[in-house]
Amino acid sequence: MRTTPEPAPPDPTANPDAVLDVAAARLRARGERMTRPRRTVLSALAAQAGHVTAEELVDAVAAADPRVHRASVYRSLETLGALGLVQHIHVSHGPTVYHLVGAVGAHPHAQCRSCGALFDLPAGLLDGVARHMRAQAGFVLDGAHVALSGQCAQCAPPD
Amino acid sequence: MRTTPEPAPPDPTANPDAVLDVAAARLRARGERMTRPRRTVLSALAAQAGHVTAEELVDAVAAADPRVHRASVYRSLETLGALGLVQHIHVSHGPTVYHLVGAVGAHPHAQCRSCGALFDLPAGLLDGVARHMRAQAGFVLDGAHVALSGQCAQCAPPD
DNA sequence: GTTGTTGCAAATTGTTTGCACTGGT
DNA sequence: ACCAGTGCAAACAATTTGCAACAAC
Repeated sequence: MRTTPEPAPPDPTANPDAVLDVAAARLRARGERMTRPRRTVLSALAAQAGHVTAEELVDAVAAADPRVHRASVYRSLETLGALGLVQHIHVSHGPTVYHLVGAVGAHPHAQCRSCGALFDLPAGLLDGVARHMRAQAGFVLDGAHVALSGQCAQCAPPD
Repeated sequence: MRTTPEPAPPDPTANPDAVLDVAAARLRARGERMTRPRRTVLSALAAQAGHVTAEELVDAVAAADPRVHRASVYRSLETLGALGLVQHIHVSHGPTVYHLVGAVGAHPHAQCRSCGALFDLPAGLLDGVARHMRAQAGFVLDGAHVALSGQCAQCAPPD
């Protein structure tokens, strides 16, 4: 994913401060506000660089600022998701995981049902399937929203 | 999957009674028992022919036999899943849905994030992806365990 | 008569909501 | 000052668990 058409979204993950600036701008553009919970959640996400559950985030945020309530973390994640800054993935069992949408952009994931490990998959992996579904049924696939399930190399029984 | 070593799995969905027989046999083969809850759950699943949530099943089962407790429905579903008679699919939001593994066999699903409708997908749809993942990362994909997410033809914005 | 299973109630886990108050802009 | 957004507590939804009583085999 190198060809982004927008006015150089300054890779939010590169610099923690950049994320905040971008977020503030997008929020204000919608008449919404940059608040302490939202700031803290973004910082926590930037710090953890990876896939984090809401509850892990609640803890991280509480450590950074005890005044921020758990409900606000959930609400912030929703708002930031609507802004396109944060993405969430549903994994088979376990809770939803969140991550910043950075330079990498959206991509599919796979989770091992045995050890629970979450893997990043190449961005285009489901393109063929998506094309097929659209052509056959008019269904527009969002390959980044659920984690595929299976068993990783370590856990899979030797063939 | 045509080469099952077992004695001709008699298409469990064809005849409601057949499911019970198959289940009883498999259970006893493992030293487990055919009990009222398990029988009732299987009948309810056979009756509903389609995708059912655990809670819908709890209701259906309660209607058929009020003595069967909600917890037993969950436990039965787990047991029957281990026997390979019942399968469950995780959908993005909403609860897990269950269905009998019948003549159709396992196949992937897709859920519309707008209207919530669940679609059956052709069984081989993810074969290419599965092959790729196995070759590249040794990951063994189970394409039937999670519902892909996106928007159906009715809900997708006109291109 | 074993012992795998159940029914029950209560605990857990993950997330959402109503509402009075606070704090960005 | 206005109103989006928060903190709080409480509700909620889906599922799980400990344990004594029960019922398949």
